[in-house]
Amino acid sequence: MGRSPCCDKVGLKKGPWTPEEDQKLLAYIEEHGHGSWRALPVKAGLQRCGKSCRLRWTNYLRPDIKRGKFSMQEEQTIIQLHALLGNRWSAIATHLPKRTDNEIKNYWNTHLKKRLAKLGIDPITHKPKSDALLSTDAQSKSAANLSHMAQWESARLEAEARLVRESKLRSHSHLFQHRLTRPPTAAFASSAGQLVNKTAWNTTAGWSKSSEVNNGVVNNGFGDLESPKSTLTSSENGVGLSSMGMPDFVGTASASSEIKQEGEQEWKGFGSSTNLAMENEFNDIGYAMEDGFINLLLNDSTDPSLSDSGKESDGNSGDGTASDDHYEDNKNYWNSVLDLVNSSPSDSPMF
DNA sequence: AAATCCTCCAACCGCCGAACC
DNA sequence: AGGTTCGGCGGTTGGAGGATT
Repeated sequence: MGRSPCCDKVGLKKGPWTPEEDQKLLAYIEEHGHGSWRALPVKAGLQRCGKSCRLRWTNYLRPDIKRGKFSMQEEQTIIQLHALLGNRWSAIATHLPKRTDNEIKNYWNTHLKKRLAKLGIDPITHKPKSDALLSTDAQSKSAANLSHMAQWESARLEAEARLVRESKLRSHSHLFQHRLTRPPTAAFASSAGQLVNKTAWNTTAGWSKSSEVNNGVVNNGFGDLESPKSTLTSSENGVGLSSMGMPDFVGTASASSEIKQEGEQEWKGFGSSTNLAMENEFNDIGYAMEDGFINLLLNDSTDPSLSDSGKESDGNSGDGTASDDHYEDNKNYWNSVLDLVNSSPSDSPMF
């Protein structure tokens, strides 16, 4: 189409964001919502292109972002979903509350991909690099089924991802409105109106989980907000989140629980008929593949990289006991990955 | 202590599809 | 119908910082 890059304009800044820029962006979005990203930088007084602002917001400043190490549960989810969806990071991200697609993508590229490769698993196909294990008819059929399911699931997740995005908009508009005593902006009000009925269930998957991991306390969303390049903690730069009134930026406890209740009901009823079919297919696939797959994963027990697949290495290898523990740990780890893949939709929060 | 290598991740780039005119 | 704008996505890069030599 020949559209010039949005950051080519003279005078627009590129590169790492400064705390001052972050503060401006946050303050503006808190006040007005993002509205048109294209127009935002001028209105917010930033020498950035809209795209850069959007990226900074969605990947870093957004209040509902969790930072830090990925849990094993999250790793398993990523591996499982990547097997189904491939590099559809945004779709995968919809199932990892508070994680951004960029973060998941980075984590995959820097950690998980290498780990799978070391184990002899092709990180693209999620199959053993040797074709030997897929030589039987049953396994070939399983692979075909998996591919078929991946396509189906991919389409569904894309739609789901769209709803989640809209739902987040709606949540923010709701919460902004809740916090501010004036009406929301036109853009936010519009999204909210459209989304009230159709997306509540999906928001909840994330919100309710976040409430759970925080032991019932609604996270203000800024507790983990740290950046090596642009830090917004009050101690370092004096921006003072609390002084900006940020703790209730995400919402009050009542607002969250309200959404949770309404969402949980709809979540339970979601996709019940298709999920039954999927459950059967997944079980078939799983039983056919599991033996060879697990064995392959575990045969590499001498590989030191295995030690970080389930836990950090303690350097205590070499004796028989440690080796057995090591084997068991990894067996449990990879079994749990397969359990996730094979688990029925009804008992997985993901399906 | 200095140089080099490696890892990680924030940010950029280019492309695509939807919406709009 | 065709062109343009915009938001979003996935791939890639570059620099900071840690590890190693």
